[in-house]
Amino acid sequence: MFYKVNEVAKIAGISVRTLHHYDQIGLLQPEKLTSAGYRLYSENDLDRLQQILFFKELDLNLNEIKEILDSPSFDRKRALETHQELLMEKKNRLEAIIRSVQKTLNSLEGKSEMSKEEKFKPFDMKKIEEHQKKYAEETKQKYGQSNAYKESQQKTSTYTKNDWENITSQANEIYKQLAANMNKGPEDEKVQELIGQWRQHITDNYYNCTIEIFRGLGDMYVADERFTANIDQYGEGLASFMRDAMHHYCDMHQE
Amino acid sequence: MFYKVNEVAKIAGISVRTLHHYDQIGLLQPEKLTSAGYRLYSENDLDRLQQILFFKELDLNLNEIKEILDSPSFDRKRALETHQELLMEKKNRLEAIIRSVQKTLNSLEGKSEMSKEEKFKPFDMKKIEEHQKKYAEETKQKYGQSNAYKESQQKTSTYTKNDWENITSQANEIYKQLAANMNKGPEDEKVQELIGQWRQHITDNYYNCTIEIFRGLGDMYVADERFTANIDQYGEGLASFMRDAMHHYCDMHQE
DNA sequence: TATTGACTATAACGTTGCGTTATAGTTTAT
DNA sequence: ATAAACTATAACGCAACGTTATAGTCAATA
Repeated sequence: MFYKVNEVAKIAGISVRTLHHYDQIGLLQPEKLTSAGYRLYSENDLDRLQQILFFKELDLNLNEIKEILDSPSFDRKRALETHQELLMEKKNRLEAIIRSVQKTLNSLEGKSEMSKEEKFKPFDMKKIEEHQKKYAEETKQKYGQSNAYKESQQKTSTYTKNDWENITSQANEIYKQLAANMNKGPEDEKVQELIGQWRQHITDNYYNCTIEIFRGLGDMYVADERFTANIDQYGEGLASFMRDAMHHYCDMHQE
Repeated sequence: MFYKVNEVAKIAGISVRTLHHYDQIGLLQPEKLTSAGYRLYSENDLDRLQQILFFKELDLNLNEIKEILDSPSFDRKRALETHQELLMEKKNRLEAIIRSVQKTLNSLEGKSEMSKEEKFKPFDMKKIEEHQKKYAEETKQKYGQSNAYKESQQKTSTYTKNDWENITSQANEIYKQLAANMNKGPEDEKVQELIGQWRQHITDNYYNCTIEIFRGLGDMYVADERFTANIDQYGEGLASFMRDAMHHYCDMHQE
């Protein structure tokens, strides 16, 4: 069974011109032509078109799609699986944006104003990275060419934009909860739990955060104004509160 | 406090060139210029930029964004709420695609093959439109230059891509529910409710669907194979089931 | 059989949203 | 005062089609 351009266009919800274009650039050339030069698409062609549209949904450009589909090593199943994952990430990103809109709406309803930085957070994604990396660099100088630095380099170098949004929003959540619990004092159980999460967050995403490093990190939050300013966005005095809480945490977790 | 291009670019995660471009097309013109002609952006400008980026995330083009933001009737809060809804729909569409990929994966694993139409369903979004428009045209010929046609032209001409996604997914939902309730017979209460929703859907999105037109539409679902084939995708025999249900509905709503 | 209307083809310029030089003036740091 | 870093305008480049324009093809009808 073969289909003419218009039929294919309708089935797939695209324009005839698009099919012409794909033919022209060699992305999707119909299996047969009539004697008059009319394009005739086979089922296989439709399958390929489906793939193309999937990849397009991921914002790959036509050239990239062509390369992928034409690659002899192209494994359809594996591609679709990767695909699936990427789509999930896209969804996560969308959800992050939705939350951001929600926040803006809240702030418009007279609740706390968002800080400039916070407004752009879903679009941002490099700031925390930079801070953490700078700290890692300073760690290096303090402790020599430590593993922490190398690990950080390794870990962060492979992160995608979506990864950063994820990490950022996690960090955000922890900061906010800490800010909300400041009144209970740095040794409060809930606070200590959050501090534990914070250390885990760093370990998961940056480098193996040992007790010593963690203690040093707390100090730095107060000593280095770049950190202080950033952290205090979530609540006045949060940086020094975190330092205290982190110190207590380290005292409790000494071997 | 004012910011220079590079600062703004970094905060918002976009390029300087983009800011130049937005200035050029009048989408975002900085509040002040230095004597040397350097752009100086205010907090208000940053707010506007935030809006722009939000709308961009919805695939609105810069012109549309400009119109929305420049409209004196622009209500920021309402815009954001609409915004929020559109994002949700985009998410739904993504989820549909994810399910579709999942299905393809299943079929690759030897489970039941997907139908041609089913494969492309998530990408569609114009099909129903076309059918409805064609019907509107045929209505014109039957009833003379009826208002229905003109209304349809008017209504549909102003719809955006997102509107269509919206409308399509609504229609989809109704079809699916009808298909799920076919076993109860065309006169069942739930079915009749859905048929009412269907009429409302047409009235809301295409033209004022009177009882007579609605009855004719039911007939057409069976008489015209383009409709039949399309509708029966949702369930074998759905087209004629809908005709029966629509007839009953019209009988009950006769003045 | 001739014609008409719907569909097909190629060709080529138009459009959107910037990226990318190229060229030149400005500010800041040494 | 001289370089380094940043700013400006101008203008061409590019992807992925949309949009005419012009012409051939095919099926149905007069």
